[in-house]
This record gives sequence, C-alpha cells and structure tokens, in this order.
Amino acid sequence: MLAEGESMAGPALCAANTAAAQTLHRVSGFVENKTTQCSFSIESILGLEQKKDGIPAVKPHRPWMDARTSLVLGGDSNPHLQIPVVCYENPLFQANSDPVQEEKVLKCEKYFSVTERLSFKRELSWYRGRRPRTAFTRNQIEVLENVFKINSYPGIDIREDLARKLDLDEDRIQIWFQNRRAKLKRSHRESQFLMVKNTFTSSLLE
Amino acid sequence: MLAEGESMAGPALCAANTAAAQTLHRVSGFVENKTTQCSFSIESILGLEQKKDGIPAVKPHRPWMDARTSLVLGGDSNPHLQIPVVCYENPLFQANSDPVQEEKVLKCEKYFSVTERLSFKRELSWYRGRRPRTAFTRNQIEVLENVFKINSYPGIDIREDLARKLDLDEDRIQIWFQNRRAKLKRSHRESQFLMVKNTFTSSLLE
DNA sequence: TTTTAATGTAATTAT
DNA sequence: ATAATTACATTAAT
Repeated sequence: MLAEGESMAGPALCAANTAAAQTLHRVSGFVENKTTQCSFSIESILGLEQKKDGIPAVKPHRPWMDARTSLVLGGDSNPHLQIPVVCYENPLFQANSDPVQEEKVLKCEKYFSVTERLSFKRELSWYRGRRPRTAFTRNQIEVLENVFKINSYPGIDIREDLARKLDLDEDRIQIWFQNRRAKLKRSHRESQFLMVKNTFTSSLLE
Repeated sequence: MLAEGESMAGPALCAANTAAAQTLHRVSGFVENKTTQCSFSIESILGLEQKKDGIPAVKPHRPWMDARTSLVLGGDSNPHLQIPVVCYENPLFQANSDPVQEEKVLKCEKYFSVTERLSFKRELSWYRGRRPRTAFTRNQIEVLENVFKINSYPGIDIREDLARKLDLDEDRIQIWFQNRRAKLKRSHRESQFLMVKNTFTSSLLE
C-alpha cells in the first residue's frame, strides 16, 4: 500500500498531495493572518466533520485518482471509495487479458502510437465506469430536432421507434430529450429576462 | 442589420425557431425521402391528431414557456416561433443597434486609449456573446488553490462564501473549480499514462 | 506557444 | 420531470 503522497507523479499534482493535516494547518494560518479580507471558516469550507488532531475524517472526493491509483498500483483496501471499474472499450487494457496477446501488442510498439490516441481519449471514461460520451451524427441530431419541434415529450413507443431508426439506445433518446428541454427552457428564460430588462430600460428613457 | 449568424450566441439556438408548419413539412419530406433508414410515421411521433394543413391540432406540452410567454409578450399562440435572444447585456449591442454607428466604432479602434481599448475589447466580447475573460488576482488564486487542496468540490454555500470574500461572482468560482479539476485530472492522466507505458516498455526489455 | 477562462452538451444526482 | 452539477471537448483570450 502506498502512502498518500507517493501515489501520484508530476509537479502539478503536488497540489493535492499534501497531507491533509498539513494543508489544514497551512490554511488555518492563512485565515488567521488575513482576518478581514479572507476569513472564511474551515468548517464551512470542508462542510465535513473533522477530528481534533486536524485530520479530516473524510478524504476529498477525487474518484478519478482513487480508481486509477488502485487499478494501476495494485488495489485499494476500501471498496466503498472505489469507483466501479468498467472496462468498456479500452483496447489497451480490456481486450488483451491474455499475456501472450499482451506481449504481442507490446512488441508492436510502432503501432502503439496509432492506438495511443484512441485509448488515451477513452481512458477517462473507461476507468471511471462512466458511459462513453455519445457522439450523435448530424443526421441523428436533425431527426431528433425535427421530432422535438413537434413533440418534446415523446412516449416510450416513439422513443423506441426513434432508437431503432437512428440506431441508438432508447436511453440515449430519453436523455437527449431531457437535456433538449432543459436547453430550450434555459434560452427562453434568458430571453425573458432580457425582455423584462429592456422594458425597464425603455421606461427609464421616457 | 446583423446577419443571422451574428445575432445569436451559438448555432444551437437556431433549432427552435422554425415555424411549426414548415417544420412539419420538412419532417414529412425527410421521412418520405429516406424510406428504409428513417421511416418512422408522423402519427406515431406526434401521438396526436393533426389537421390536414400540416398544423398540429394540439399544442406541445411546454408549461414553462406558455405561462411567461403569454405574460410578457401578451399571449403568443405559437411557442415555436419564439426566438431566444441571447445578447446578454452587451452595451454595444443594445445601445448601438444602428449599423452605421457600429462600423464607426470599429474603424476608430486605433485611436482609442489603453483603457478605452480595454473596454472596447470587453464590449467586443459581449458582442460575440462571450463573457470577457476574468483575470483573477494573485490573492484570489491563492485562496482558491488553498480551498481546492481541501475540497475540490465545494458546495453552493462555500462557493457563495468565497464569492463574497473574494469579490467574485459565484459563477466564476464554480467555473474556476471545474477548470481546476480538469487541469489536475489532465496532468494526472498524463503521468499515469507515462507510468503504464514505461511499465510495458520495461517488461519488453526482460 | 502555453495556460486557462469560458462555452456547449452528454451524463449523473437529488429533489 | 426538472434543476443542479459534473465531465469533457472545444474555443478563445492572455
């Protein structure tokens, strides 16, 4: 098991590596020195319980680090802090559980840079257990938009129909319509706000 | 008068502007043209009765728009015709809707003083529908970094507190933490990738 | 050129 | 179902 400070590499990562107690101490000192301008309370910042020795009871919520570290460096002891590792479609780590196959891939390192970019892009979604971001095609978007103009609350049957015709999961359709409604609502709210504001402005010029 | 592309913050906003009849016509044409791949029926999509002239008999269910639209605009019948005006609060855009004036402003840029050029840049940003880039002070960064070390997911109360103490909008705080997390994650991902790659490389040399 | 504030949106979570 | 929030890709300002 690695110590917390050893589990990361790179200078930029030092920000999150400092032991919690030390960090807490430093911030406390900062707050105490500059009283008026920056005197927010540690408690409100943490929003958490903390032990009296200055060590917070709960680790910062950084799922990507926990999952990745335990995966690559040999496993973490606390499964509750783990993010489910769903090896979706990372070609580098998923498909080749066979060591012979792995070696084969490794020896073809000149091709490594070819797949490098792809696996790199998918790496995040992959280890985090999150669905890879769906990239809708232009045609899919067009159809969805056209349907949305007519019916922004399609029932399950329509969604299933769309899913078949567009070669998408019905879940994706559902989510898309939810977000599309949110988007329309947002833009409408903003325009309304501007209209009210302009009304006020106009009335002021009279 | 501004061209259509310039009058909105993004192309995505154009989606909801087409008249319903036209929309329906377009969708019908689309279905008829691409028979095999996208041939869902309009009836099943609508789930509604519709008149033969192509105008749906029933309004789409959009409770959030209907109420306020009728309130401010005096009861518009067709919510699809609403154009979301997203020009935020651009003083240039609002005050000088006259194209001659705008051109005058643009041509005189080189005669502006430093501060005037700054404000011009700001106005240009607004004109383009993008918030002017916030330049955080050293002290603001320091406080934000210190908080980030302890809690990289500050809740609304902490963000509001920070906004007050640092004299920033809460939105800026939110965005800063989002970008800060992305930065940390990116550097972490890169170092991890190098680790994995080096591990493989080492195993090749055995 | 590099860093990072800002934006858009798919996905998730909580109410 | 909606609103808030997050991750992530991208744009653009410094």
